[in-house]
Amino acid sequence: MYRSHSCGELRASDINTEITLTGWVQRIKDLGSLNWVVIRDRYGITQLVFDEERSSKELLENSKKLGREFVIQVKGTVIERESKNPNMPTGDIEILVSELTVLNKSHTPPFTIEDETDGGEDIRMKYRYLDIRRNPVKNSLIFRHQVGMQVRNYLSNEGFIEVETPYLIKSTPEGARDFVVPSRMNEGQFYALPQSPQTFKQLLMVGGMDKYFQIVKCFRDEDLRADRQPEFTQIDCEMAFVEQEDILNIFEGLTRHLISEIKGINIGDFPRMTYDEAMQTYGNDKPDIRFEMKFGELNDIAQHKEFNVFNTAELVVGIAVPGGASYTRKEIDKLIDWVKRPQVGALGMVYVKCNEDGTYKSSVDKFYDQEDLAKWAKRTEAKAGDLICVLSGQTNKVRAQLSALRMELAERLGLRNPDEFAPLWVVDFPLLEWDEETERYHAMHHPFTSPKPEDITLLDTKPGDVRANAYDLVLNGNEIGGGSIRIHDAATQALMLNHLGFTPEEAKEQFGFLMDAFLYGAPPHGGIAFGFDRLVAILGGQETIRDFIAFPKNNSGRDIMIDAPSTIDNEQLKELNIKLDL
RNA sequence: GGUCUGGUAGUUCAGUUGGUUAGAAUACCUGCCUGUCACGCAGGGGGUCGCGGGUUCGAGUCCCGUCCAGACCGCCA
Repeated sequence: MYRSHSCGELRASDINTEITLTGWVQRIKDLGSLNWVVIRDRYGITQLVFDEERSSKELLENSKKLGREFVIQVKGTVIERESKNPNMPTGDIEILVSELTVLNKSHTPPFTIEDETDGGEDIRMKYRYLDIRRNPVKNSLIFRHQVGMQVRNYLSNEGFIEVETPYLIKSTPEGARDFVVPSRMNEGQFYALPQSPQTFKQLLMVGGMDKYFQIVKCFRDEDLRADRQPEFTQIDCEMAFVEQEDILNIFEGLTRHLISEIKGINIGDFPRMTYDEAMQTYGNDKPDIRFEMKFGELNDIAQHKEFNVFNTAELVVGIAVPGGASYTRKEIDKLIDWVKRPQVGALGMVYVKCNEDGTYKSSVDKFYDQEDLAKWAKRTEAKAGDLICVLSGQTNKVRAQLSALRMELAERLGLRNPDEFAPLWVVDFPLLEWDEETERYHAMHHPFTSPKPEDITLLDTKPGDVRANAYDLVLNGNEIGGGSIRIHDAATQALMLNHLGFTPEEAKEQFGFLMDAFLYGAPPHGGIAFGFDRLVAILGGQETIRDFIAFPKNNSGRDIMIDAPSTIDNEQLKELNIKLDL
């Protein structure tokens, strides 16, 4: 037996007990004739003591040869400390060591294994196994485990069955780029790794597995972000014999369960908003509703004067910045520079200071009088002391720009409190989205999403106006889940694929298996998928998902620790019949 | 594909207008200390200033290229 206890559990009540501990050396404090060594494991830290009188001289000397992160085993007696440390759980006791074994030595680690480490992102990723020894990372992984357990508990109690679906599947041209795996036994052919188990879960519904879920890896070969990895985990769910309302209820329940179990916060019914309303009010399909700053559209009260910038704009829209009237000219200029950065792309910004005395001072006083500005203030719900920021231009662009400004200002004003949870359902997404590049409509969600029956006649006339039975769950400005009621008959699926530009032959080749299945009694069904990494990060109060993933990839999709991806040798290439053309 | 920021000791960073021998903190090593726990004190070692080229009497500093890292835009059905 390597150990009788963990490093986190011994207390005053254990005094005089003979114990065996194992752990990593956290700290050595050598006072000459007395030496303290603190060891650490997953459960905590415990102080060991070596001294000439109570232990042997030889033991003391050996303890001085230890180094940081040596793995050791000690036998000894739990004794009361002469000077206790109330800041640590095991601070009342220490171990008087009678036997010391070095299980393994360690090089000096490249960064300090402390909560506040001196190591930067890069070096920590290269030595991730050392990083995981640190409390913040270790606790994040434990936290992820706990969220996963709660998900499984809840769904299992609701009668859901976890079913695994294959990772080696077929590449499809829709959606994100596929990661591709060559097949040795099938010359010249490739598997794709799933972007999601979408078609398989639908086939499970046809198979009668009417409540399915899976905590599952998905793969997308697209550029990374702080909250986006090429391989990520979804809570993938599907139900048969359900309408949209059933799905929203079940998964609102799951989310409420998680926030209550994990955070101890009880949240009432989630508000709902249509996609159109979200775009109009927040310029964004995943609005953060922890704070107001709603959009006020000003076209009717700003396009009647000689200000051509506004008069020629498709949309003139503003938001009120709480307390912004006190910004100096310099600060406002910086804000204008911020919206003019290429990432945001506004051409300029008009502002109105709402003075405490009820008057207005704007950058367009030459064109608008106090009465005009008062109307703008009313529309944007600006109060005395606020600053109204107004952008104008093409509707989609302006909304995106003002939305970016809204989020940036909220961040600066500290309105994005990580301890507050504001969920929101966004419903009635458009079915199709015009793609400038390919000059055709793309499925906004995916090609299996069902149109709203009442909109189906618009498919031929105004495809962009067709609404889908699709919904997103938004939490604090992040899309944490999205789903839809699916098409479950072959004819509608064929019609849909036709509208997406597939010839009947292409449709059959790509999705024939699904439409065939629909011919054998496919039940009405729908589902949702949650981004598990992102959900865990938000519940943990973080923006970046990397610390909630044991071995994440860097910005360029590389694993710095194992140095992947890498080239493969010619033998492997030959076996796969692959020739590189670099 | 693009925009921006950064790369200097093991690590995190500072480094002025281009000018003497490139600094600090921390980590590491040595010594002292019997109640430390961010201990303290004294001393020590440690640098291809990412890489390549250019300008200059002189480059960590300026210019060009390149590589790497991070944030964002595009992209992510």
